[in-house]
Order: sequence, then structure tokens, then C-alpha cells
Amino acid sequence: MSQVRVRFAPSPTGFFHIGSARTALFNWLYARHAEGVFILRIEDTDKERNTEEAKQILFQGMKWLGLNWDEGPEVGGDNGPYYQSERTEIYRSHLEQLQKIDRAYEKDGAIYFKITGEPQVIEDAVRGRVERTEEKDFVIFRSDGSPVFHFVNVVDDITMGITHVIRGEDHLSNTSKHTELIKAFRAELPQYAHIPLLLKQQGPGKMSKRDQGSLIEEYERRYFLADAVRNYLCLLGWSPKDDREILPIDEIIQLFDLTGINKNNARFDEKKLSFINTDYLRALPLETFSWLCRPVLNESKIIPEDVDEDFLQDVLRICREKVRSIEELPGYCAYFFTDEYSINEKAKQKIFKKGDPLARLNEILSSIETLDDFSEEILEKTVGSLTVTQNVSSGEYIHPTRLAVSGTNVGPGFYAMLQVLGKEKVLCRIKKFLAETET
RNA sequence: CUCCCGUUCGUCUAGCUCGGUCCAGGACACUGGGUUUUCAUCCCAGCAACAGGGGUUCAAAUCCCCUACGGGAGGCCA
Repeated sequence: MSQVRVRFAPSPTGFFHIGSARTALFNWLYARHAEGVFILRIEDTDKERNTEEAKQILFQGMKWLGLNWDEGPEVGGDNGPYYQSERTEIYRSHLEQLQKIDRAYEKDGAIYFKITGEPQVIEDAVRGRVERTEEKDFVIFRSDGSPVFHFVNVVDDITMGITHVIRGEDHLSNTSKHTELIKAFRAELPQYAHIPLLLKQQGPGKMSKRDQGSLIEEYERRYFLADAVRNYLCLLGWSPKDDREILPIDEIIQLFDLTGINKNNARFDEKKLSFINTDYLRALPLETFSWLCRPVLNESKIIPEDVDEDFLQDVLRICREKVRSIEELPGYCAYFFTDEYSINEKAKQKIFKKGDPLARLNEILSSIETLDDFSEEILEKTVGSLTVTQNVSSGEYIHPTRLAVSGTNVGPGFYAMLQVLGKEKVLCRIKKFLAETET
């Protein structure tokens, strides 16, 4: 049994499309599953779009998703070069081979490949046996001398020893062109696996770069966890068949197989991605979560560079279970780090509609002023005894106090929040609120 | 227009290879209830599908055929 060699062959377009990422992922999964080789080959024949920046976006996206390649740019390998733009000689010599056996001819300045017209049988790991007959000779070199996709793709696969071609179903119809070429070169056909396409969230057709949520870099920018995005992508066209959905990548690698891939197209669903992302977020060790949040909060000017790590973790510990994504966090916890928060008027109106919030605030203020121990437990006990002596519900203390110290009516657990804020800030904020409100 | 691929809850899917255990299971979303100081979580419940028609068979989501619908390809794009 020879070693499995698969490749992902994108062209640098300036963005990393989620469909491409899914194709890369399936190739990577299969390579890792079969303990084979995953090759990255850059189809950069289009000079216009082939910029350094475009390549970096691609590499960055791959790395972010953890799709490391064994041969290709940056890592090298014995089957290079891995940029098509550097393989001109290889294409030339292969063209000569075709010309020698009279399978290539010139017409209108372009070079055509002569087809046999025989039915092509494609044994596809996903779709089974597919037959198709190629009917027209097709261009393999343009009149400007550059080779076209069908030609370079096949030549590269042959010369790089690719054993399994895993790609989108949009290539299925053209595969007959490829098998004709491969046979002309007297090379062995690879095992094909045409994977279903990703359809846009709404409306007809496959996902394109213009669709909402279709770019990998967008999820990175929005602080999604790469593991979560990758996990979700695995679920589009594949499943472990045992009702599990969230599972570690090692296990996915173990279970993944070409025959387990679905035939029908899958619609991308950002809500499910978000759900999985939230799940991953909550499973993170607090230190890791904090390490991830630091730059986010720093960028949005909520925390200074030198914020106290223990305090930050205290805040994150009580806030994490309340937010669904890291991008919500800045708006959720800013008041822990600054006194410059505004009072939400709507929340205030709601709270002041009934009862006597100001009286309650004065009561809670004088009760907690004397506390030496400002812990969650003691605070809860203190408010508890107030409700007894004043004969009111705890909510009558909690709501106005939350508003006074955070400016809003939503937030983490009340007592935990007070404890994390600390006695000094809490007293100060209540007093300030009272002073501003009692007019 | 021609060719290729597909069709299970709104969405992702399990089941289909080897027909009965499926009046079809899980998850997201949605709806309702419970827990809770808010919000969120969590727990419970509900809603909701075998595209349609014909076969084959004692029996079909599962096998066969047709139709419809969806997707893709048919470039000197990739």
C-alpha cells in the first residue's frame, strides 16, 4: 500500500473562502487519518491577483485553522516547486510529450488536446461510479503561451504523486477531461472524491465570496475560536454517525473517511457555528480565555496594557458564562475597568417605575459600608437580612444597585459582581448615583 | 439547450450498503414551562421531515423506473 498523498491547490485571490477552507480541511483530515502527506500547491498563474498579500491571507487562514502542510511554500519538499508560476518548464516538457504522441495540435494560436471520445469512468469515493464522455477537444495552452487549469492541474498531480484528489463537486463534470489527459500521459488515475458544495445561507446557489459570513478571515477577526470553526466545517458534509457534533479534532481524524462523506450540498448556518463557538469558549481554561480576551479588550480601549491579571480573570470568570462570543465582551464588562459608564435610561425608568429605589439604595449603602468581608456570601447574607427587616423582596435592592454600579440592568451574578468590583468602587458608585439622582 | 450530481424536520444530519427493530433518532433555530436578582446558562416539554407518482415485495426512508425540484459543468476562468 503506497502512501496517501493529497493536495490543496488554491489560487491566491486575496481572501480565504469558507468553501475552500472546507476543501482544504477535508484533504488535511484524510491525510492525517491515513498518515499520509498533505501538500499545499499554489495555483498562481493569474498574475493580476497573485500578490504577496493574497498569499499571506491564504497561509494565515490555513495556519489559523491548524491545517499544517507537509510539502509546499515555506516548508519545501521533494516535489517542488509548489508555485505553478515556477513550473513552466515542467508544463513545456509535458506538452512535448503530448505532441510526440500526436495528442496536441495548434489552432488559432492556441494548443488543443485531442480527446478520444471514449466514455470516461470515474470511480468516485463519494459518488460511486460516474460516467461521462468528453465531446470536444479543449484548449491546454492559450495563444499567449500560458497553460490552462485542466492541464496544469493534471500535470502537477501526476508529477507530485497525488494519490487522492479531494475537491468540490463543481469539478466533477470536468473530471473526464482530466482522466483523458492522465491516460494520455500513461499515468495512473488517482482516487477521486468529489465533496458536496456549500450553499449560501439564504437564497439559491453556492456560497460565494460576496456572501455574508463566507470568509475565514472574518471569523478570525471576530475572535471566533479556530477549533470551533474547524469543528463546524467538519460537520458540513460529514458526521461521526453517532449523534455527536462537538468532538476533538484527534477523534475526527480517527473517524474521518472518504466513504463517510455526504453526497448532497450543505447549507451554511452561522447560528450553528455560533452555538459551537460558544460551547468551545466555555470549555476553555480561564487562563486561556483571559489570554484570548486581553488583546480584544485592549484594542477596544477597555483595559490598559498592564491590567492586573487576577482582576481581569475575576471579571472574565463571572462574565464568560453570560456572553456568547468574545466580540460581545467589551460591551458587556467595560464598567469593571472604568468609572466613566453611562446610566441606561430605559433600564432606569423601568426600575424607578415602582417601589422606592432610592430608599433601598440608602439602606443597602449603610449596610455594606460597615462590612469588613466584602465576599459574595456575606453580601448575600447582608441583603437577605435587609429584606427581612424592611419586608421587601431582594430584587428591590438588587436592581437599583446593579444600575448604580454598572449603569445597566443586565450583567453577571449580582453578588459576584459586587465582590469583584470591590467595596470601595461599589460604595463610591452608589453615592455618586444617589447624588446625581436625588434632585 | 446538453451532460453530470443530488433530494429525510426551516437548517446540519442519523438511518439507506445487508428492506421489517423507524407511525423515522440527534443537534441548531423556534415556541412553551421550570430554576434564577437581571441577562445568559441549565433542565423539561413542544413544533417539525422520508419531494411526488408508479412498480418489486408479505413488508420500502431503505431496491427499480418516471416526473418535479435543487445544484454543478459545458471558457483561450480556476
